[in-house]
Amino acid sequence: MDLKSTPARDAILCFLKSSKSPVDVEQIIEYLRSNNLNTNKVTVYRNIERLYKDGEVERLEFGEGKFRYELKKNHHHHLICTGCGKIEEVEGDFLNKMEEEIYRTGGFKVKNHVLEFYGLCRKCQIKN
Amino acid sequence: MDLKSTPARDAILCFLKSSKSPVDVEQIIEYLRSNNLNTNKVTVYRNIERLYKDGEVERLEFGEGKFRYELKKNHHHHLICTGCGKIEEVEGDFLNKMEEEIYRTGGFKVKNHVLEFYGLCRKCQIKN
DNA sequence: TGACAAATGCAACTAAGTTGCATATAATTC
DNA sequence: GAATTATATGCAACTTAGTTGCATTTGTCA
Repeated sequence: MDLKSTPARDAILCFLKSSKSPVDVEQIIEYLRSNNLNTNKVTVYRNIERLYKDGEVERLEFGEGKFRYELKKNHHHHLICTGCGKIEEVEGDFLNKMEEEIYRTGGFKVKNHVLEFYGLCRKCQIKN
Repeated sequence: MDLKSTPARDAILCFLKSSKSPVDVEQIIEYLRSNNLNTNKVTVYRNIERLYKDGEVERLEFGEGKFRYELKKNHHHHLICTGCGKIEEVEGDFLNKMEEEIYRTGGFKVKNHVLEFYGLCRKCQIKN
């Protein structure tokens, strides 16, 4: 027997699908509450952990001292606006060359990487 | 009156100088204890926070659910071995082009980025 | 419909980091 | 070298993020 379909798990996946930027556990709980699913935080932690380990969601850090999650999809990076906190996505992988060189020069075999950009979105540039 | 030179702060800086990879608060406290500086964790948190805000140290995350710190120096990235946990440094900034393109195509002005590589160091590749 | 693994809820816990407040200590000035 | 004062420290208590143990419930499958 494998992954079961339960109201909590379904709702979490549904929320992740509808979210435009990575969400934290608190946001998931809020979503469940607002949909009248009285869920315990432990359930959320266990579900998200399971989804993460099964490779269905991505676990991210943005210097907040907590994790954020998003559905796994095409490889991409994030643009985090330090003005308004908005998180956008950017595609593109410029790092193949760099990873090849790392292997060539030092023998370290890169399996994956974390690359996030911090700066100001267009709106926040205008504000200042 | 600005930053004071105190035994705790001096020792923390000394430890950071001698560390070859980013350290966490626990390691700093251990270091202080082993040097007979009976220090409170609050002191360590406040000192490291101050050093971080003053731009003297870098605050890093490696998916551990806590922060690590290192003295600020030349811009570089890290190679984190998921086998043994060893953290090496790599220099080089391949991202200028990418950041220019991000600005050109979407107007997002990148101020800084986080780029870390996860994989296997030479030794751990052999082990498996 | 019974069986059983998987999921949940609760309470209690850990780990990382923070806050308030009283005390101590560098550094500056006289 | 003592007085001053901003800065730093220590303690206790707290918060926030995440975990664990255990008893109960719920999907799923045969």
